[in-house]
Formats: sequence, C-alpha cells, structure tokens
Amino acid sequence: MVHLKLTISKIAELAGVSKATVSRVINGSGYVSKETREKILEIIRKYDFVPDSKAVSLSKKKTFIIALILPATSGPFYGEVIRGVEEVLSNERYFILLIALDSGQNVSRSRERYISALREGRVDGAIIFDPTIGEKAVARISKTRVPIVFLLKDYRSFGMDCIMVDNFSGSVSMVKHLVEEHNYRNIAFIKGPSVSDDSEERFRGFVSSLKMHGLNIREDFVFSSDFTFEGGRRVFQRLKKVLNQIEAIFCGNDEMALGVIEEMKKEGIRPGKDVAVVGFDDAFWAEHIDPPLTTVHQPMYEVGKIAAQRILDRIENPNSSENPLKIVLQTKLIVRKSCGCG
Amino acid sequence: MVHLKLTISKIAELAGVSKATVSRVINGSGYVSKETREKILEIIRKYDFVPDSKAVSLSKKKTFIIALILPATSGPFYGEVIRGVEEVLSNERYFILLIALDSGQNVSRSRERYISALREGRVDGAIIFDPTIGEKAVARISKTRVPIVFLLKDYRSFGMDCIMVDNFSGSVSMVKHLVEEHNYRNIAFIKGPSVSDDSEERFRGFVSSLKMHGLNIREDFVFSSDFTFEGGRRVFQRLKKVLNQIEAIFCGNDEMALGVIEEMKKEGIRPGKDVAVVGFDDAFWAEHIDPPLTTVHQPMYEVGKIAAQRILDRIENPNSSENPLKIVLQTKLIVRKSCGCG
DNA sequence: ACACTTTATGAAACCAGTTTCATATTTTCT
DNA sequence: AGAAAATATGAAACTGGTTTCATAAAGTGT
Repeated sequence: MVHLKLTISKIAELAGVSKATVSRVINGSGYVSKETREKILEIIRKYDFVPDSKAVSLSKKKTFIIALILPATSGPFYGEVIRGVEEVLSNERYFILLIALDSGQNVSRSRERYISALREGRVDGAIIFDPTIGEKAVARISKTRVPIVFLLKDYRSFGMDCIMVDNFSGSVSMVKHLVEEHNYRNIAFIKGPSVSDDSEERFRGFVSSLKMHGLNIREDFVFSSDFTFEGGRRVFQRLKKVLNQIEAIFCGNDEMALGVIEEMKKEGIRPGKDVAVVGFDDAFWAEHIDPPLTTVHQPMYEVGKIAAQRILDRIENPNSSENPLKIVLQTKLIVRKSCGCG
Repeated sequence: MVHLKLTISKIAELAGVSKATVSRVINGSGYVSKETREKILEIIRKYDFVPDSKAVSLSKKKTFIIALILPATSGPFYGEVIRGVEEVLSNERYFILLIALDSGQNVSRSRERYISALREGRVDGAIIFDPTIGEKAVARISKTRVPIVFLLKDYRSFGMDCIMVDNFSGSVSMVKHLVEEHNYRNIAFIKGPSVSDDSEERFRGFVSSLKMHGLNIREDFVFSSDFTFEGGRRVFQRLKKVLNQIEAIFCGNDEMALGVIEEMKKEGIRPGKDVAVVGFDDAFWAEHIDPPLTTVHQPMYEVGKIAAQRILDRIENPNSSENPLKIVLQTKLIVRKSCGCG
C-alpha cells in the first residue's frame, strides 16, 4: 500500500467541507461553526494531519526561519551565541538556518552563499556575524529588504540594527587592574589580525588606558599575531627579546594567551609570577588552565539573545520607522591568577 | 517608489516569452533556442532576478535543508559536529536547520519541536543526535518518511542509518595503558548519567578490560555522577574515602576529570603524581590544563562529516533498498601527563 | 517530396496551502 | 416585522514557481 500524502483538500473531502473551511479551522481565522470545527479537528487528529510548511510559507510569505551567520562553529564562542539565539527563537516557534563562514573553501564563497539565501527569500530575517565583510556586500544585503541584525559591526547607515560589545572599556579595565593593583608599568600587547575590529578596539583601549595612567606606549612592546593558539606560541618567540623589560603581557585574546603561557612554561618562566599574562574573551577553559587566566568576559550568550529579540521585533514591526538601533553590551573583567593575583 | 517584487512571470513578460521558457532557462532543462536563452539571461541579469525559494521548494518538493539536532551548542563537542556537517552540506548547496535540545524549558518540548519540523516537510533529511530519545519517539519520526541519520544511537530496526563511536574500545585501550604501562591495579571509575549509552559503554569497556587483565572489579571503586564539571567536584568528595586504596581515577568524561583534578589540587593531592586521573572525549582544552589530560579522543568532526555524506546519499537514492548502515568510528587514546606519563 | 525525428514554445495543470469575495443563513436591534 | 449586523461556508483567485502536454517549425533520411 502506497502511503498517500495527506493534504488539506483530502481532509476537506473527508469532512465534507471545502478546503477554505479546513484552513480556517487550522488557523483559527474567520468564522467556523462549532460543529464543523469539531468534526474537522476530529478528522485531523484521526489522520494525524500536519499542513505542509512549504505551501504555508509560500502563501503566507513567511518561513519562520532566521538565518544565523557565524565566522565558525568550533571554539568557545560561537556555541554561546547560538545558544542565546536558540533560546529566544525556539520560544517563538522560529527556526535557525545556520551558516558558518569557515566551511567552504573561502569566506567569500560562504558569503555568497548566505547572501543567496537572503535573496531567495529563504528566511524572515538574519543575524549576521561576519567580521570581514565590507560595505559593498552590506549594500547588496541591504537591497534584499530582509531584516538584519549585525553583530559586532555597525552598519546602521544601511538601516541595520547592531549589537556591539564594548571591547574598548574591557581593555581599559584590564589595564587599570594591571597598573593600579599590580603597579606594572611596562606592559606588552599582542594584537590580533588587523582586519578584526575587535582587535583594533582592544588595542585602542589599551593605548588609551595607558595614557590615562600617564604611561608611554612603547612601540617595541606591541606585537601582532592572528588570534590563534599557534600564533601565540610564535609571537612569544619574538617577544622574548623584551621579556626582561616587561612585567605583563596583555594578549588580544585567550587563545594567544594560552599559546604564550605554554611557551613560557617550556622555557621555565612562570606565568603570573615571573611575568603576568592576561587575555580577552573568557573562554570556557580560561579558568581551568594553569594558572587560571585573568581575562575579560565577552557576553556572547547575551549577544545572541538580544540579537534574536531584536530581529523578531523588526520582523513583527516591519514598517516601524524607528531608527536602527545600536546596543552596546558591557564586558567584564575577570580576575584570576595569571595577572599575579592570589 | 514601491520596489515591486520580481517574479518569473514579470521576467517572461519583459522578454516576450512564457514563464515556462524562463523556467527552462533558469533550470537548464528542456529545449530553448540560443537567442531566446540569451535574451532571457540578459534580462535576468539586468534586473538581478532570483527565483523565490519557497515557490521552488513547493513545486519541486525539495527544500535543500537538512535538520541537525544536537543536545546543545555550547561545549567543546557540538561545534565540531556542526563543522563536519556544514563542510559537506555547504558544498552540495544544502543548508542546516539547527535545533538544540537544551534551548527550551525541557528536552521533550524541544523534541516535539523538531519532530514537527520533520512532519511539516521543512527539511529533506535530518541528522539526529538525541541521546535520551526513546523508541516511541523514534517510531513517530520514522513515520514521517524523512531520511534520518542517527548519531550515537542504533535505530537500524527503524530503517535509519547510524554513526557510532566505539566508546567500548576507547575504555579498553585506556585501561590497557593504565595497567600495562603504569602497572596500576586499583582503578576507580566515575560513570556519567545512567541514561547515557556512551557512559554505559565506557563503563562496560572498563569492566571488560579489567577482567581481561585478570583484575577484579571493586564495587566501592565505582561512582556515579552527571558528566559535568561540578559533578566531578562533588563526586571527588565521596571518592576521597577510598583514595588511599587506588592508583588511578578513570573519569567517564573530561569535564568530570577536570572537576576531580581541581578538587584534588585544593586538597594538596597531585594529580598524575599521587594519583592518576584520566578522562574521555579529548575536549579542546584537555591538553592545556595542568597536568595535561590523558584521555580518549572522540572523532566528532568526522562523525558530522560522515553523517552528512550519508544523509545526502539517502536523499539522492531514496528508494535504494540498501539496508540501514551502521558506521563505527574509532576513538583514539591520547596519552598526556595526567596518567603519570612524562 | 514525404515521413520521422528533433527542436522550440506556450497554455494549462500542478504543488498545497491562504485569502478574498459572494452568498446564504442566523442573530440582533429598533 | 423588517433592516442591519454577525455568522457560516464555498468557489475561485492567489502565492511563484515547475512540469506536462499539445502544437508548430525545422532538420534528417530515403
């Protein structure tokens, strides 16, 4: 026996009514008499009928899907963003279409892919976390008229909301701690890739805070790497030259800090004792490494949650002429031992 | 000016042909003369037209979306699975619909949600990682006729492929290492939640391997916890009573191992020296904690990749009467220092 | 020159729903 | 009682594509 597909028309036939009436019952719209409704409901239950979402999407012009674009899915970070987004969306019966930028051969291919998804009308809105995107691509996205929330990028000029994390203040409070609590005066900084706005913000906060404390920026104490664990190891080799002149190393993120710490240990230098090492991000493992890493917490779960709330808002009020919003979430200094505390 | 929506009919009108012909050009199907094709292509380019995916999905009965169900999105594990799946799917122009079981209030709500998604025909297939699912729900899923690949659960009797990880052998090789290399004879085991098949398999491997080495299982050396970091800390307090009788603690996963290690250190016991502590999973941070954790690597990225390949296969050959496949991926013992090595 | 195949195209049906509109019946109001 | 409003329902149009089928023109073989 071939399992024949149920449709709203078949249900209608079985109930002896028109499909319009069945549709009304399913959607609770329009007028339907109590008896008719119950008869139809009974049949729907009996045959275990569920309307086809593809047809519903087409006629309602709504998919109940939100695209979530992330730079990657591994690592301590992105899972938190997803969790925040899912928590909000699942309650409102929306689904996540996840696209990672590190999956294809290169980022621009992945970018084309997600822009296609938007243009094809696959989703009702999108939360985009794409650190290396440029104005040209943003302009194309904006043309799709799909509601967008950008993460950690400010494209309000294109009518998009944005959720930012205050990296600058994070750096400032870290430097404050290093200078005021520990009285360090010679602090090295390891930057991430220069294309990263985050990295630049963190560095600017560092510079600014040093100045506020009346300290000079020593160019030879500033290094560049790539935000990876391996990058941290490599940069330490260059940094060794000035190691005897500094009291602390402020790493642009936790991964690099971990690389630095490992390399230091290999050379018999005690991180947190001989020289402080601090990071940025507060990765899951940061408190469990040796020594526990002093770092700046990024509220990625909250970023996800707020982004999701925001996008739902935009979708439900499509023609609200409200200006694009910029929401800035605060980072938090997490003091552990690698700064010399405890 | 209202930005009027482009459709295939409008393109047809502009080109002076029927929409059937435009459809043929877009899909490269049927006969179209060179001149007509180029005229249509020109117009499509000029107006930057993209067909609506909702309409395409409806008429083609295909969404190019695969559901990916995961227990959670945070943690070291699941990001790897996603990465593997995305890598394969993105190359074949499929998208991932991600559903996490920890997002709603409770798992069964989330489970209803993803079963709905399947029943509504939202996806062409699903990769399901749902450790606490039961036969009843599986039966309902199977009724949807949507191709399914299960992760770490064997439901071949329902016609579903499954990708397994050989936890049993993982435990066996760990015990082998502890007994043969280190000559430990008294080994404690900390189980995960009893609902977890993985946990049970790991324990069975432990028991079996002890027997193979002619060692007795001491019931008072076996503890139960919940696979969490905190659970590891708590269980250590119970375990302390027998600490002077054992040489090693085999933790059912890395998180609990980390909890145990932290608690030990607090009490001045040196993990890896006074007593060995080993884990299971090879989380990202496992090599970076102190001491670096000896553990068993789970090939989650490969699990994702193979699951994705498998589901695409099933989708492309829907009526292949091939029996449901069981693919078992091997774990790998990762020897670091917490076992007493080095 | 005639039959046969290949190429080219459009009209209409189809996918599985929703929504508008017309119509009929019932209820409420004065 | 008669008009107006509310309730109930179905036919048909609509969402935006794909696909089948019919038909016509062009190319090929004998």
